[in-house]
Amino acid sequence: MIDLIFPDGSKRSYEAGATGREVAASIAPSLAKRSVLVKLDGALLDLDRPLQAGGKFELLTRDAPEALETIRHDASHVMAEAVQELFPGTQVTIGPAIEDGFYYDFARDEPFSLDDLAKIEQRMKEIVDRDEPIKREEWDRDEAIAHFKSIGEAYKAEIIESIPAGETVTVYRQGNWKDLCRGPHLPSTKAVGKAFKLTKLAGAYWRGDHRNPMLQRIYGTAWGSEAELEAYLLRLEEAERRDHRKIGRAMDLFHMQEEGKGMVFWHDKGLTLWRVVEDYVRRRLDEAGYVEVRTPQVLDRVFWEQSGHWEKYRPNMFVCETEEGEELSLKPMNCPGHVQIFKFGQKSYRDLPLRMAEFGACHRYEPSGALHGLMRVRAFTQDDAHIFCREDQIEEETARFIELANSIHSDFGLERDHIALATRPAVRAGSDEFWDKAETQMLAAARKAGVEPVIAEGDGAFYAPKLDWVLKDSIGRTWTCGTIQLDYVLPERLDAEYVGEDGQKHRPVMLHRAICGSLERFIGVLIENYAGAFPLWLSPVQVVVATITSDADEYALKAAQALRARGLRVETDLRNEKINYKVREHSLAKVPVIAVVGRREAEEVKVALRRLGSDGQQILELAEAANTLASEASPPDVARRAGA
RNA sequence: GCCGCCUUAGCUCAGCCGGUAGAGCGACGCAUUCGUAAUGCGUAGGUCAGGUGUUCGAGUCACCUAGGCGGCACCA
Repeated sequence: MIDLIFPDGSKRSYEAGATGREVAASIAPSLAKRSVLVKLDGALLDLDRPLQAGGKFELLTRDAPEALETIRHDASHVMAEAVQELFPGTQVTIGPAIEDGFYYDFARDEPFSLDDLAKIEQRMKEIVDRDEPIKREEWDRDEAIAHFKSIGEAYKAEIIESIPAGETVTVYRQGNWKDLCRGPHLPSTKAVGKAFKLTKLAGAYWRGDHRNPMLQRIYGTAWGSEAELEAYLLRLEEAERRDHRKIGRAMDLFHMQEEGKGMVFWHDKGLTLWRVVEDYVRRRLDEAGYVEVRTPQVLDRVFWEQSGHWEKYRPNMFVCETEEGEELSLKPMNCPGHVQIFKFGQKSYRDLPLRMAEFGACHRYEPSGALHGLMRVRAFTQDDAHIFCREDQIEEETARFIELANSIHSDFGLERDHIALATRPAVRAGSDEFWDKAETQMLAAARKAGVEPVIAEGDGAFYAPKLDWVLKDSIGRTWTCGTIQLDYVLPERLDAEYVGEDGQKHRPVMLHRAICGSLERFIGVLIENYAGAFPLWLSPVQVVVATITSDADEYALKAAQALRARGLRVETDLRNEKINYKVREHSLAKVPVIAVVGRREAEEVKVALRRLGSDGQQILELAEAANTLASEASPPDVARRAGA
């Protein structure tokens, strides 16, 4: 007998081997009908899986949040069944549930077309209507290999071959179709429902390795209900509307062109935004005790050889040769340059921690397929800094940095989702003892700053573990911006030393850190976060002074000048157009404040302010408006200083 | 880099089975001087990404190249 503890706390005994469906039926036949999965001690099981042990027991209907992942996983199976029915000879590989949906990778010589997706979707709906029971079977591993080979499923056979010999494997069967799968699954294809949609076609390497053949991946999204599907599709549209490439063009912030792939032409308005961001970060660094430096764009390969980057990243560096036979590289990173400054002259323990910052322009030859608007470029500017410190200062410095980064992100209106601790990667420099120590130090530092990081196994840099900030934007998407990496390797390789209290030479530790990451990317994130409607302090154009009739032209110029004198970014619109037209145009251009002036305002030395997103107006004396707006437009740190 | 798709006026996009290029917005000109999300009329603007081929004839079909987009791989 086994004891099942129900969510209400009651306990009942059943024969070992009873299934979830039988348990449900013992309570109410309708429950057996509605249930699709069993949750036993937190693990999901098939409804018809015989229960061998007791525990905390729950029956899940398909509306349960926990069932969604299974719905998606089943949708991928239904898709695979549909594909193999429609396109005989196509091999299946793997098809998991992912965030918001699922995919399945197929091997087929002929490419799928967008038209095929509609056909597959149609067939999937038919399979759901067929209400095919989904049955779990246990197979002998070797028999499974032989079987899948015999039906031409080479990839499946290969997957099973990677399972240790002697183990049983599970196969799920629905109708005439079957797939090797760990499960669990819903009891029938009908339970998948029809709130799904195939969304895109893509290539994907077998087993995620670029040396393997490329498979065809079909992505889909699946939800518990039509309404959720609709809501999801709406979210996609919203994200598209915010695309920084579209907004960048519409707001005349920047452009890119084929002669400079992955490079940004910043237009004046975009550069204004850039300067606001850079100036703000610079003030925060000054305040936090950093010094700012600037190092050469092009350096001899010797530095990159010493740092180890030449060996690992040479194909991704922009290298040039001189007439005299030198081999130079555009800097892909700032670290070696900063170490040269550190090494210039003699450093003492009294100089530590030395926080050396640079808005460093770097170039990396990124693969063409990786480029993506401002988010992934070949020429970018890091808000980089290296903190040279003693080992006993690591925790304190890391904790201080965590606070600084948090404060800066929040000033930009970005919420923190979590901080990840990226641990040792498979290919790495340094001994296990070193990694044990470094990972422990990073974790301790994070905790000291009151942060419990989420462990990202194997995501560290080759020389160091790191903490990465994962931020959430206004529509819930996450972005990784900001990092701190603990490095014992580079100081050694580039021979950085300081004189300790004991008069001996010692190696400093380097903390590589960035808060925005690349300014290009960070600005891209800001554009998408605000959909171009920036808060006043960030807005490239803060105020447009718009006239109603040409009688107010002279006054409008004077008013604009008065606002500019207070540091505001002001444009004037004296065009011979109706005020309606001007209001519409500047509203669409996301200008935060429109100052309307007509004959009346000109006579009374006032302005009528209209703020983006509200249709009211506020009539103020010009001097008062200048005061109010100037104070509202203060960057957050400046405002805090003024308030203190 | 790999797989797939896309590329028509400054922008957004039509253009059927191959028959010789179209709209809206914008720009420019003229009229209009107007009180908070589009004033009217007019004008100009295109080697249909580039190349090769098929064809009596190519924006439309085929192939190649480039760029873009969506993924994959990569991301110090």
